[in-house]
Amino acid sequence: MKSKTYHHGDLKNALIKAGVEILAKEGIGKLSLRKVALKAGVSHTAPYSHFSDKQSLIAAISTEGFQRLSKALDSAIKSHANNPKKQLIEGAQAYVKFALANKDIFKIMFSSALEKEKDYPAFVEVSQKAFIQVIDIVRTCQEANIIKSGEADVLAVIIWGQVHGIIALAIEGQISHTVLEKKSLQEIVTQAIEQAIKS
Amino acid sequence: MKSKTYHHGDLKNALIKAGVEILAKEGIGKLSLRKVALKAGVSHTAPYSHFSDKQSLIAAISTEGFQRLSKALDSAIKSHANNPKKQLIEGAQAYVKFALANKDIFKIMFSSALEKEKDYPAFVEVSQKAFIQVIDIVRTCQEANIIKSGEADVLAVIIWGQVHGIIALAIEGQISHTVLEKKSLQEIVTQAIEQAIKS
DNA sequence: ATTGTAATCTTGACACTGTCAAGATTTTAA
DNA sequence: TTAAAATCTTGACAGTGTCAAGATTACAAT
Repeated sequence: MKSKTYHHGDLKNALIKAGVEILAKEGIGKLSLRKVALKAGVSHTAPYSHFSDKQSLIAAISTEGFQRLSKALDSAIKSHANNPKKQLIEGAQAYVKFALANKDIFKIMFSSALEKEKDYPAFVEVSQKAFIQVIDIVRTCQEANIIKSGEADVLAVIIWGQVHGIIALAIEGQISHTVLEKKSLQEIVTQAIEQAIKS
Repeated sequence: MKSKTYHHGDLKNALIKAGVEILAKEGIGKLSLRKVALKAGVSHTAPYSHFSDKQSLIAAISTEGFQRLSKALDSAIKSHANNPKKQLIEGAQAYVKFALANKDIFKIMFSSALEKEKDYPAFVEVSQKAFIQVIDIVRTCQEANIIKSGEADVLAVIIWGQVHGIIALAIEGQISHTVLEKKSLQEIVTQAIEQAIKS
């Protein structure tokens, strides 16, 4: 695979990939620049040629997370064109699925491991894109008279917040066992949306 | 206040307090055991007489956060006895207020800075207590016919998740400026609940 | 093609961190 | 009174993020 040249060739992506792997296998607490570098087969300061600091790498990983999430949302939207309600429900399901399948990436995306002092344009762009997708679904539902009309973005925050909150609580282990024995996360989220819709 | 005895007298609480202060002033990233010890005026390993490791101190800080939150909820509940709807709305407002006034404690309470391998009984107890308070409010609303009946705990997760999710997104800076210019967090949360109620 | 400049990567260093081990001091209980 | 337990200190170690200086390579301008 890798010819042992002095220059790696695609180190930046290799570092992100290594970071994602460490995140999945060992969790946020074990993610270090040095370990990422080691995994990519370079010296411990090589990452500094591509990332200004650890925050910057985290931003890149989060960005990739949002790209994947965005792609999942897009797929849900396109799979159910002309069926706004299904778009909404399946979009939410995609959100749940993504979070459960990528717990630590999901955490890092939202849990402000990223301190927002500096801004990371790519991150901001793709995370806003995800929000815009949600707004669009809501707007479509409004046009189809499935959701009450009004400010679509505020409504989107409310609905998105609901989905996000339930998942976040679940991932952090804050939802009691007894509840999760009755209903799966998927079911709870779906029920939440159904309630929100028929109002 | 402190006589300079060899034994501190109330070091455990002093460490928690110091931790909370650092959290408020410098954020999660700057919270270290050594700094907490320094602030309390003891050596860098003194905390190990009271906390098995850093996680354990974080657990204690989170626990205190839940105690405060729980107290705020309790106050909202008691201030509006015989008015379930107000209990629900004011409870949510208390939740918002607490989160905004203690952003970093709120983050640490939920953002799994606490890795859940070991369990922390005091933490589990008080965090569950908060959830029980929420369930009770929901149950009361059901009895007053303000919320549709059904499994109260599942409904509580849905409502709590909604409130929590909106706040979490806001605190992590994920809610776009344009939305927050139209409506404050308090208003958004209230609107969310009003919608949830009249279904 | 040559060469200078920029990009990439390495070695070495520093301060800071969590944590352990050994020992000092104080409190508590027998 | 004294033995044991609790509390606190000093000293050490490995792991971390990050900087500085220099080595190696790619690349663009001549």
